[in-house]
Amino acid sequence: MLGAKTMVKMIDVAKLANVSTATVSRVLRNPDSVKKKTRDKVLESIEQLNYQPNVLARHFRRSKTNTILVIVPNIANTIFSQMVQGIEATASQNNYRVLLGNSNRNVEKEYDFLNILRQRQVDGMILLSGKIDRDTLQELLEQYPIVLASEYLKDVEMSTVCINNIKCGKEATKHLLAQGHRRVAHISGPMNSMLSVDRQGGYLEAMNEYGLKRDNRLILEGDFSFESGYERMKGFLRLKDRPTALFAASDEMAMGAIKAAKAEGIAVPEELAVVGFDDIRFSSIFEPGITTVAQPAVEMGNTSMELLLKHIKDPAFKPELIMLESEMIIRESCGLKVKEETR
Amino acid sequence: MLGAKTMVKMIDVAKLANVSTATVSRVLRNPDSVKKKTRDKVLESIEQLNYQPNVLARHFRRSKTNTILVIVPNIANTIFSQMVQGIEATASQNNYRVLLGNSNRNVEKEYDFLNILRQRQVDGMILLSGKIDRDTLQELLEQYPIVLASEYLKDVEMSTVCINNIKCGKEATKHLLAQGHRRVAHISGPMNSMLSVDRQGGYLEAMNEYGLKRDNRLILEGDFSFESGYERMKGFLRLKDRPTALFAASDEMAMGAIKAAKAEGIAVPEELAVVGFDDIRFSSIFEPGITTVAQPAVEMGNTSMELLLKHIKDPAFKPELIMLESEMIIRESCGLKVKEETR
DNA sequence: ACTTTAAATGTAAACGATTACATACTTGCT
DNA sequence: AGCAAGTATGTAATCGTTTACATTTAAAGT
Repeated sequence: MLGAKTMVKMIDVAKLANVSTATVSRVLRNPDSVKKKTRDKVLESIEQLNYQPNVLARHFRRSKTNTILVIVPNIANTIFSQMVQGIEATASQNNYRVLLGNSNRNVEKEYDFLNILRQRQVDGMILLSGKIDRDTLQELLEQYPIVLASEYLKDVEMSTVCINNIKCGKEATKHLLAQGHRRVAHISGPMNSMLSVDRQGGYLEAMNEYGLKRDNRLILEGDFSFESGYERMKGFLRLKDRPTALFAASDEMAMGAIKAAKAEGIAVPEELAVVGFDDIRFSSIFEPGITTVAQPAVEMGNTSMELLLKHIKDPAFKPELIMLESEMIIRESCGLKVKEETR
Repeated sequence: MLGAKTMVKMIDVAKLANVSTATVSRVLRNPDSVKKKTRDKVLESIEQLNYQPNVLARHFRRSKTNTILVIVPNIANTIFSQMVQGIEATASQNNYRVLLGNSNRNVEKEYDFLNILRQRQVDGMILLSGKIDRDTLQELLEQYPIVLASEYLKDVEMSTVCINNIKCGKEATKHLLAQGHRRVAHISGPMNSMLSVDRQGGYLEAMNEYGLKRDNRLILEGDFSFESGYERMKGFLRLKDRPTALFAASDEMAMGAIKAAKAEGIAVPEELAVVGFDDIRFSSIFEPGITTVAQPAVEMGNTSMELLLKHIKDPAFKPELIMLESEMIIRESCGLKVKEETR
């Protein structure tokens, strides 16, 4: 790698084409405002000199970077990486770039990333985590375009893209109840997240509709991970009157739970019916296939980026709540017979 | 979101602290060059005015962004998202940001992303894909800090972080041969990637050591996906003299192959022993657990970022090839008895 | 006390594009 | 031809830091 050969600047192009820098700039940013003949002359000079505009100068002058920040709890987690994929795709299409802020579920790191926004290094932000406190968020919302995706926050008026977690949790649970199960357990996500609260809320509503009161022995808190599913399930299996069905707030936890059950010789779905959440890539590969609530992760990413663009283009754009449709996918783990699936 | 309240600039801080902008700048970038008393005065003014430096002006002036670009074939793929996680972690530690370029295995998009580098919007680039042509790469290498990770290229002298794919492919295959298998099949990755060529090369070397000549009916090309593993295995199963063992160049393909075998009533590992590659998160969860060559994905990310930083800091830094150690993980799919694993 | 040397701070010129405003050039109309 | 209205181009200020160089202040040495 050699040092950079001295950069060709706009003025060089202008000189070669016998025009002013203003005209060159216009050819680049607003071609129609320049006469075809001049434009061609300029384009040719650009070509000839292999001119690359200095993006940093441009960003500085326009105080705009065509870049957005995504704060994600864990990029190595399928559901998040799919959302990021969706965000990146839509961003790219609209000539935007994505700066990645991976917090590893560390709130401090999330707060650090916010400075990228404050220093205007990006034009906006998509939050895939709901951990930032209300006041900070409120302050930022007044100044910068921000969209919350997947998560949901009470008492904060901001654009949000999510699914109806209450409804989904309810549907998942009712699916088990409808098959005659009455001792239905629930492994929730971390309760400091609204998303987990809502899924649990849905579970409780469903139980209630079937005349079943909340039984805290049947509810344990996990952290969405396989490991936590495994451990919590072991807890349930120690109960003398153990559950016959389980609604886990993530597919990873569902898989962990199933593994734990199997390890104790308990057959799934025959002795334990399980419904998960997310429909990650491996839910269909796992055996038994996980019956689950499919989150439209990529679409969620697309939609939140589109929404963010609206905020960026129009600072007066009013916050919107977009609820995407999700769908229950019936596989083997819940005990309902379905045709063999291979992919 | 309101319009930005007029920004506090360095000159405002300078005035309040009764110094020049130069001093303020020094306090920010090189605190030791300023007398403690002055420094404190400036810091207090910064605090008081809630001054945020204009990063865009800074980037422009210094032609440096403290941002790097990662071009990744598919961020939703576990192995890549883990590498990106490693890259991001090391970048963050060193006060660098990560711009994400997800190509979705589309070469055109990869070429597009290169312009981000050419326009100096980033200080360097990590390539997680080996599809860019030799000449383009050579031209870029002369001007910008670039590191290739996971992939490997012949005839291009550039810093690279990878594992020894030949050795690993050989080891995986020998593991099967050592158990007495002679009809060992191989599903390779796409052959336009050196990585796949090498893994296949290792397979061939191993076969050769056992006196087995290349048999093209036992070698099929996949694309690393579950689906391709499934389809290729179906191909092998149609052979009248079908293989008793398989080395798949990715765990996803191994899983696909196992599913295909199971679908035909063939027991794994009893009737078909399988070894995969990567050790993605689900390889231990899948049943049977996948015996595999573990790629140190996160570490690979860390290391490539460290290497890139060396290039950024010293443009004369000579390209280095770093080969990381990988490890075979024995689980059930290869037929060797091992103690139960649950996680 | 008076140089000499070093440390701390200030002055002002960059960095390279964008764009408001001024000017020059066309075109169409009478 | 002469003028108005519109179109195309040019001029030059501007964005907010950084930093080479100049100047001032402090410390050290005789």
